[in-house]
This record gives sequence, C-alpha cells and structure tokens, in this order.
Amino acid sequence: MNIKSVSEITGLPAKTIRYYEDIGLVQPGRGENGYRVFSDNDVHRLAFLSRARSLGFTVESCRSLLALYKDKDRASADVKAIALEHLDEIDRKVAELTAMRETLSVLVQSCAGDNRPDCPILTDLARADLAVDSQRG
Amino acid sequence: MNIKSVSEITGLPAKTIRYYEDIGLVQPGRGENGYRVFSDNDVHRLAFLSRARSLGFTVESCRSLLALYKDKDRASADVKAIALEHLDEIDRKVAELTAMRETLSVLVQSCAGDNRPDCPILTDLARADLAVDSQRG
DNA sequence: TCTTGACCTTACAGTTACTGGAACCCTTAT
DNA sequence: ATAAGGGTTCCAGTAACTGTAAGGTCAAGA
Repeated sequence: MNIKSVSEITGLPAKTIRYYEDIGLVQPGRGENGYRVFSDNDVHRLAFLSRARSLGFTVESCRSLLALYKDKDRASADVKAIALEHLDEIDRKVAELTAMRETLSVLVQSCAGDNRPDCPILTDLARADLAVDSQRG
Repeated sequence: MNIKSVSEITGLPAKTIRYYEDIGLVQPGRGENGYRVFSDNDVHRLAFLSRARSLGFTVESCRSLLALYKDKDRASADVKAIALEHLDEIDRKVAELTAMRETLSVLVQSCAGDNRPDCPILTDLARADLAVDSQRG
C-alpha cells in the first residue's frame, strides 16, 4: 500500500508517516520505483501510533508501548505504569492551566475593554514584586 | 545592573534574558567591558515578561502586551482582546487534556497491572477503527 | 506519443521558547 | 599569581512535526 492510502486510513499526514520512519517507529519496505510499500502490519502500527498520540502519549512513550504491544510476554503492569505516568503529566498540565485560567479570568473581568487606556491586566503584569513568585519550576 | 542580579530579581534565567535580547524584547546597554547593563526600565520590562509568560502568554503576545503597556494612548480593549484570546486557547487545551484524561483514566482502571500480558490499554490503542476519529484538527 | 495531474522521493529550513555546552574574557579576593 | 565566580559569543539540541523546493514516477486522455 502506498503512503497516501495509509495516511487516509490512519489519519496521519504522509509527512508524519515519513517522519515516523525516520525515527524508526515503522520500517515499510520499498518498491522497485523507490516508493514506500506498507504492509498490513505497518498500517496497524501506524494506526496504533495515531491513537496513542491522540491520547497525548509522547512519541517516546509510543515507542515503549509499541514494544510492549509486540512483546507477548509483557506484564500489563508495565503498560499501566506508562499510562499512569502520562495521567500524572496530564493532571499537572491541567492544574497549571487552570491556575492561569483563574488569574486571567479575574483580570479580564476587571478590564473595561473600552477606548480608555486604564487596564488592570497591564497593571497586574507590571507588578514586578509578584512576578518573582509563581514561576514554573 | 548585571545580568545575574536581573535574573534574581525577575526570576528569569540569564540565558532567557539573553534570548529575549536576541529577539528584541529588551535592549540593555553595554559597559566598557562588553557586559550588558540593565536599566530600571529594562528590569521592569523583564519582570513584566516574566509575569506574562508565567500566565502562559506566548512570547509574541508578550511583545504586543509590552507595546500596549508602553503606549499611553492604548485602548484597554486591545489588551483585553489579547487576554481573551489567550483564555480561549487555555480553554481549548484544558478541554483536550480533559478528554484525554477521561479516556485514559477508564483504560487505566480496567488494566490489572500485574504480571499477565492481557491489557485493555493496548487493546484500545490497537483498535485501528477508532483511531481515525478524534484527531486533533 | 506527448502531456497533464496526481502521486512519490529526498533534503533542508522553520516552528516555540528556550537550554546546554564549549571556548574564552573580566573582576575580585586571597 | 591564581582561583572563583562573574561575564561574553556561538553552535547545537529539544519535541514533533510542517513547509518548501527540486525532482522522479505513474496512469489516463488527446
């Protein structure tokens, strides 16, 4: 199967599929004309990648997940550990975004949003004394 | 003032401050020895940047916000527009992460996490038919 | 047969916002 | 004199692609 068809099946752009080959996530064969030839297994792996990426797993986690998927002697605990770590990461991000959201929301509500220059948003941003706290670390 | 002191005051790594100079967000002077010399105004701008970045504004938004901050004839509406757009972006991200979180959470709960190979997480990821939906667009 | 358009290839650059490291200069204290 | 602790520039790397250029291939139609 050619790359375009695989792209349509998996929902991954052809560029991305080539990139995944570059970094060793799939190894399609080649036809006589130099075109990539994807086996059912290749397509399956790419669909797996597509789904895992859409759940936010990093490409490196995807690599591990694929390895576990292939390994029929795996322990499900290993898969679960990766997923749990990812869940944690998501929770951290949500918490960070939510904190930003709250502050921003207050600021936005307090801003008139008219022709006048007075703006509590800018006033807050310029408040150097508070800026030093709340750094991400 | 030298870069280290500015770094301590603003909470920005010296590297980041140099980077901000590179991309034109601050223009500190130079001493005879070639060292950067930061004025109070430079420090103020950097503190502003530090705070704005910690609220998740992109560097380019920060650039716009700084310009508005400097412009005493600004309309607060322009500031508010930037903040609102950013709020939207945050909401989009939170929604995406929350959706991922829900799916993942279900999968994690259904996985025994033991020595056996059976794993609903992998089963889900391998479900090619569903992978094509729910792409980020 | 020629051409057109859709498809394929590689290679290199750009994106975001930094961060790390090498190689080197300056200042201050001992 | 030397060592610690600043400072400087420049180049490369990060994550995960995306864009673009320059060109080769294939199938169909005039």
